[in-house]
Amino acid sequence: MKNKRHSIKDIAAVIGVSVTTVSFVLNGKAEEKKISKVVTDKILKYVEKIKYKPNQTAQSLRTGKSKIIVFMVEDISNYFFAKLARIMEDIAYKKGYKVLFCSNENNDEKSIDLINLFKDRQVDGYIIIPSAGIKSKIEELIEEGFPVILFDRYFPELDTNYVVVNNKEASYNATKHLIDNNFQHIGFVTIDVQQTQMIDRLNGYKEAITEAGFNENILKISLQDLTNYGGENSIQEFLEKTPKLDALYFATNYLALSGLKVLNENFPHYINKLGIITFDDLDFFGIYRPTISAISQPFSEIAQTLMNLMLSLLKNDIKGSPITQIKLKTNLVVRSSSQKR
Amino acid sequence: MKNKRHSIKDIAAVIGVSVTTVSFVLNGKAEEKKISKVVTDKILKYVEKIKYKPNQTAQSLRTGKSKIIVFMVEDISNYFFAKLARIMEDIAYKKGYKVLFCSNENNDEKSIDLINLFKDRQVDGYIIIPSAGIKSKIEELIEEGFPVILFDRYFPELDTNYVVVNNKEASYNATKHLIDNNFQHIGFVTIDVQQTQMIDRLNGYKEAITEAGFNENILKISLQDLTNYGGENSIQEFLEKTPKLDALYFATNYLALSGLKVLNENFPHYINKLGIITFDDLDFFGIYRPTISAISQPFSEIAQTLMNLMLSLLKNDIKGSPITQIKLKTNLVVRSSSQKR
DNA sequence: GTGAAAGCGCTAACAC
DNA sequence: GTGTTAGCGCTTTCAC
Repeated sequence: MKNKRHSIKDIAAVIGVSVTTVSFVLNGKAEEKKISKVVTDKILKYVEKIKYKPNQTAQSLRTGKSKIIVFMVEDISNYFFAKLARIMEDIAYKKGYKVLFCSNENNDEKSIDLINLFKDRQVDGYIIIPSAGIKSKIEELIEEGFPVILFDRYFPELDTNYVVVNNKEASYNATKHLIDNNFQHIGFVTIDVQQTQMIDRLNGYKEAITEAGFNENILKISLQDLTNYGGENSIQEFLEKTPKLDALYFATNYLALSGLKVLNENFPHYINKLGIITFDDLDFFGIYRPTISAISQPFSEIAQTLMNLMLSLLKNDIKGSPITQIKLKTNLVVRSSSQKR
Repeated sequence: MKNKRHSIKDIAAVIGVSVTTVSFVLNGKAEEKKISKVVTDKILKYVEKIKYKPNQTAQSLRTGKSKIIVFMVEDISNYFFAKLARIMEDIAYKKGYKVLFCSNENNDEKSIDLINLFKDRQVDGYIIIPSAGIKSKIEELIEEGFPVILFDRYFPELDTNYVVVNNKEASYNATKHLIDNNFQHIGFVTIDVQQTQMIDRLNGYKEAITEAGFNENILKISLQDLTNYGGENSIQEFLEKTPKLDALYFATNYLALSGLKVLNENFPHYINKLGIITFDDLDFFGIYRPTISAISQPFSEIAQTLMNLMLSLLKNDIKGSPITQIKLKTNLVVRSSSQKR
């Protein structure tokens, strides 16, 4: 069973030609290099018969291309990222690329370590959710000529490829939706970070609130608190200190989950009165009672956009490619938690 | 900025020794090869200074080892698998390995395609959730000397390394738990497949039911129905046709989600009367009302066991390694849905 | 104690 | 039209 792998040399020997000829034929350069049809066919037929597969490692060493794309997110076990990963994987494999997934925990040091690691691995391209402090590392990658695409968030001062969603507009619309449904004291629960997507969500909220002439009620949960208690204690406190709230808008789905937990445990009477809406949809929100309204990010579209952009960067010479910055539309899924009371 | 990468040759030239010496030192063979302390130190210091990292591709080509481990699951966007992936990733990176995740959709053809692909990539080891028909492919891998670990399920007739949980025992205990809480007409909702883990879960249920002298009420959802409607229509029908049911036991968490959805939409009065329990815990189940009892698989332990086993297979010569078959304990998380009424 | 050199499998410039 | 050969960066045998 342990039939040794075929090499291009073996093939050449069997057919009675040189490795060059075989290589040319295999790389589709038969025409260009004017290899005779007879030889070409003979080689192709034999290759087919023995199911020859080139040794990728050797190809990589020789060409400097690894056919590997890195997909670096905060945490691959997060539903949103796992879902994207699944779709990107499929597209990549179809084009002969593999995707190496990794989690940076939104940590600069870990991000940089990982990127360094991948450079040794000759990774062809990078799709990255950048942590706050790796701007210069990203710049370095770009300067070195690697295809890089940021997503979910980006560095406004850095002219890079990125794919994001319309955070501000979506956030404005969600807030407006609550206002239109007669909610007046809308609390916004977010985390205390300077990431573009979170800033945009905050600004969308503020804009709608200001426009309506209402007051802002904002809870910014510290990262430390988020890590230790999932922010539950902060939310609890916020609810206690702001009893007039008649609606809550969560800036991410995990904040909404923490919020629901707190409401369940300590304010059970509140949960059906309060208007609730959240960024990032989950299947779960359609099953919960009340069903929870959410701003849904278009998984499939994001994944496809990222991958297609990466593949095109990889194909065309990177230096010639224009910077591409894409903002995709989210979708407001209205369920019962945000209905007029 | 584009400072070309250092090669072992450059180092040799700078230090004024041969590449052999450098290679020996870098591979920790200085002592063994009796390289002088002076030279060794000089090399190590320089290497440190320029932050030299060996070219992994070249190493792979030369040694035939890629430092890549494949982790093949049904669907990486599934919470359980994504969670495992996250933990395994960390362990692997610490040991200098990368993990290539991929989804086989529980499809034989896709599994085989992927395995073939990885063989060209010189992957070092395989951790696989096998789809039903790839027994011979797994055998082939093993015969060819690759470290292979199956998990979640296995082929009883095949003597391989595997890591699973105590499905039958856990299922028995969960059913017994319902019985002890005075539920008598317990429906078991599963899918119609011949996978060991599902068979064990079914048998655990059957054993507890028989022991109690009760009647079995089993719904086996066809794969087709699962794909098209998430099994919701089957569950609906099952509930309508078996009105005497006072409890439902779901064999997986996604079945439980479908079940909850059906209950919510069409039997809202039922949901607080019915005893509910499910295999595979989700955060969600702790937030739902009622909170849902579940059999929780030990993520962290599974991931660590898998990875440590793989690393030890990779270290020791595989032929010398004994077959390791591990059955881990699950944990019954009792919440309100299974309380005595 | 250290170095020369072969070779992993492939690509492609150059030679004929 | 096809072959010879250098070389990608590394490991390791053998020679001195």
